[in-house]
Amino acid sequence: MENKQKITIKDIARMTGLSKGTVDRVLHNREGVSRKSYSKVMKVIEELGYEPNIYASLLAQKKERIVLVLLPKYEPGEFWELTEEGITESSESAGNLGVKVEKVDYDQYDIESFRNACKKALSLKPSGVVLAPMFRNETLVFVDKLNTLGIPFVYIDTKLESNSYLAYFGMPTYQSGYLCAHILTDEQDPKEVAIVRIQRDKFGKSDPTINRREGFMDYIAEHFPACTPYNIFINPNKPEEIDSTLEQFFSEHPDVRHIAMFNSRIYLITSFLGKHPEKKYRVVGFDNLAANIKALKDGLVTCLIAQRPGDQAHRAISALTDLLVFGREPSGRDNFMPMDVLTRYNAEYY
Amino acid sequence: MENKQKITIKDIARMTGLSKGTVDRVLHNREGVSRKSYSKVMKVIEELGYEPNIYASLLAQKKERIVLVLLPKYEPGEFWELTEEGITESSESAGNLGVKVEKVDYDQYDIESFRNACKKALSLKPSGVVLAPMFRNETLVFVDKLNTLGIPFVYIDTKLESNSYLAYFGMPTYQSGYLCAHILTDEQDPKEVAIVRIQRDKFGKSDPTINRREGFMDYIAEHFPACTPYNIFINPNKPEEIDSTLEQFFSEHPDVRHIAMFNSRIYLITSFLGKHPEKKYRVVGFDNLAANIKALKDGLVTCLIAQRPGDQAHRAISALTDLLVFGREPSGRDNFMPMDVLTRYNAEYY
DNA sequence: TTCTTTTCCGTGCACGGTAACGGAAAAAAT
DNA sequence: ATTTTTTCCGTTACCGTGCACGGAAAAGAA
Repeated sequence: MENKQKITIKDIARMTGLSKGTVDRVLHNREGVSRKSYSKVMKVIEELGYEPNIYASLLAQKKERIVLVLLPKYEPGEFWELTEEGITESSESAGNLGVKVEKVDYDQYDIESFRNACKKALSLKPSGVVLAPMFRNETLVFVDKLNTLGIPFVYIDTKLESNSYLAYFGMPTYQSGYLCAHILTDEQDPKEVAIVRIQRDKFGKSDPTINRREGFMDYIAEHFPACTPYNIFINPNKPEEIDSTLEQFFSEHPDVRHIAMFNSRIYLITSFLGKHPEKKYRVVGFDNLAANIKALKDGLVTCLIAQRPGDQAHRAISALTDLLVFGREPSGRDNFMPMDVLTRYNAEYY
Repeated sequence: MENKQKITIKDIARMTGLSKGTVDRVLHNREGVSRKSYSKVMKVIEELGYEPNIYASLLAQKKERIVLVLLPKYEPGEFWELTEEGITESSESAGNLGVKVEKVDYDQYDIESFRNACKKALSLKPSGVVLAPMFRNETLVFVDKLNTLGIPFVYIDTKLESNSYLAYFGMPTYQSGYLCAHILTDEQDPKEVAIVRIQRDKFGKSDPTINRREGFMDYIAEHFPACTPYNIFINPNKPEEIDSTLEQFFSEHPDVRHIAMFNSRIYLITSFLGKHPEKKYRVVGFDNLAANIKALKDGLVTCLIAQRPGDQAHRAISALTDLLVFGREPSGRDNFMPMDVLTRYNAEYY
């Protein structure tokens, strides 16, 4: 199984009677090699199972490659901060392999800023790109350009159905909604459930919460056809209004005991929840933001479904460096990461 | 933040007026350097923030180090298979760093075989050891020997309270039992719960199920003081008896609806569960063995608490290679891995 | 002072691979 | 047959570190 001694270029040179220069040319498919020499070298390589020593290679090349990450700007404590943490972590290991990770951010509510970010990204001449697609059409334009430039890219969080991406790392969004409903109802039989939504979920944006809602609704329809789902809209920019909106809804619907929210901001309703401990609401939200974890531990939120954004970023970058440095294609294109179920008793270990 | 150009030994040599040989001696704390030269070099190193190029270093050293993993033998589908998968995976990345991973296994029910495994392990002259302690006393003897030899070691799965281990990667066992009870009862109010146990949980073995049981009992006592826990003992070697044992217990206790099991073998009771779908037992077990996952998907088991044995192994090996190759101490000694909550709707993504 | 020992340090090759340079051999053009 | 062009390939100088060898300088012994 194991070759006792790793075989080197010099060995191959000796065995074929050629020089290391020629062997190197064969290995890199460079021109200037006769058919005969080419096949002589290939034969030995296949028989002996040559594997290059990448460290020697890296050392000799001293080439710097750039992996470009295109991410939305965020406020501290927001979802994308978790992604960024993963990026920072993997920059180090990528750096060890001679790959530099550069970040370019944009305002996720401003198309123009996204366009600029794309332009800036291209100007850095990256060897690979990681991106979370927010604006559907603009993203398609951008990845098209990447394609013509031959730059591989990886989606995280959400993917578009263009067929040219190297890989995708994210949560199975429909399934996550389905799971959410399962956990929310815990196989009991609710007559009504409340879904809290953020107002501006609009325009041509690529948005995982849409699929989540679908999965959720399907579960409810399949298991509790008699159950009525209500939508409540809140405005994150006006926190003072949130409580009153919720108060009003729940005083009009006093029997609703189940609450779900499909974005990462379940923490927005904890103020309201804290005022009504006697109602024992069953509440399920998404993502392990610090504020959400706190709500979980305080017993205000029953459960969180989390998706390891850090891992997603990490694996996306790994996939690219693997390709760029080792020439290894990722083993699977669509990689769905686990959906972690967090309760107050296991949250601190995530 | 970033040094534009990485500084090299040659640079330091030039700047201090010394030769790279001397700089090298300083870097490795080798003898034969005068005070004056030593401090000159150190000064530059600290100011310029020199970081060695490990790949050049690895290339030059060409030294092979061995990380030895000591694991119980297992049948296909058992818990330790998951650990081994993680080991196989990380052998590759460790191999890239010039570290070879060797496995030595033993029969976890035979002390003598463990002793032999230890002997064999030492004979391989490892630079580091990973082990899951099963036999308490024998393990203490072994790690003592490792200590006197200056060989660092890492515990996985369980740890002993000796103070000399480099790191530990595992599940917080007590907490996992607590969580198990929480999920099993889902904050309702059971009058009775059944705990299924394996008979031979005996002799001086280090066993995570003991702590789990404790955590479980504490949760029950704290939340449902009126609840009665029953213990049922089954014998895994006589599968034909299991069903009848369970039948008998549950016919004597027809109101028991909650079942927990603290080892990885919840699949042993699926045959029984499958015969009584009308009872709608709530069943919580541990570990994502293939057989357990199947039971989950079949709706026989409500929930599994899983502990990523592969990750544990992976991180244990990483910790050792980091130390051996880069000289980096692990950031924390006791590393508790997340407890994953698996239901039928998220299990397939683990 | 002279000789020996110890301390300190520079030199140079090795590790495996890369890639530019230039020359020999083969093919094409004259 | 000679010249020009093209194809092919060997040589060589690195990349950043490690380490053995041997020599110079300093310290100690005579």
